[in-house]
Amino acid sequence: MKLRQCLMEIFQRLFDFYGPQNWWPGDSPLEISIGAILTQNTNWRNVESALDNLKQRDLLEINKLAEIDELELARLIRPAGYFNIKAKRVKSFVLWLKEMGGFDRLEKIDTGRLRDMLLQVPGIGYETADSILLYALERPVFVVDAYTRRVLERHGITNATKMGYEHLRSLFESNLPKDVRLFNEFHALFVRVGKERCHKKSPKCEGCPIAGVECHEVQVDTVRER
DNA sequence: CTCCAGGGGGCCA
DNA sequence: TGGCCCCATGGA
Repeated sequence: MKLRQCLMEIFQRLFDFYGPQNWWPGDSPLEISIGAILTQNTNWRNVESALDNLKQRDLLEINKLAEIDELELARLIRPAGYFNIKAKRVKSFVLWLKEMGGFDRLEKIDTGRLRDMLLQVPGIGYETADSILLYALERPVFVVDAYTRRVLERHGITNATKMGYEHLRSLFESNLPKDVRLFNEFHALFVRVGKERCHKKSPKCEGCPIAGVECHEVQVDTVRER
């Protein structure tokens, strides 16, 4: 079946099986954004612990984070790991955000340009930028991560591990309706099913909701990025 | 004890 | 581009 039907089939099965994932955990665009930075290569549990430290001190505000001493910030986010480098990254992002005039001011900037700007901020790469765009700013951007690649690879849909980030992202964005709610749920479901690691428990991936989805493999040998 | 999480950047060929 | 290394905590 065609790729877009295949992707929707996968989404349907995942959603029917797991239900809504209610992403992103967080009460404000700022908390979501900071969480996106803190969770880089880090278990979410540890991130929550770090975010709690900031919440308890009422530091989840742009001006306070912009003013706080970097070493002090590093101490507070310690449980999230990589605390020195993440303190820098949080600082960079918040200072950029403040310079931009806050989240409200970002609304009038089109998604493509905003994405480019985010990618300029030190410590914000593709996945972090897209997580902020989708989950904090509610822009229709598909977030690709290691789970996405693993699941696609595992079920023989694409040779995703060899595809560049942008190519894989455009694969989803050009074959799905640009719907924030769909992208939100889809990525969260990829993470959910990716955590199951059904390939280790059962090589055939029995019990996996998307086992046996019929889809001709999308082969990409020469991947060109933009 | 080892392994690895909801990555990104710097360096080098 | 592609490979390698570094960053670091806490749970399994």
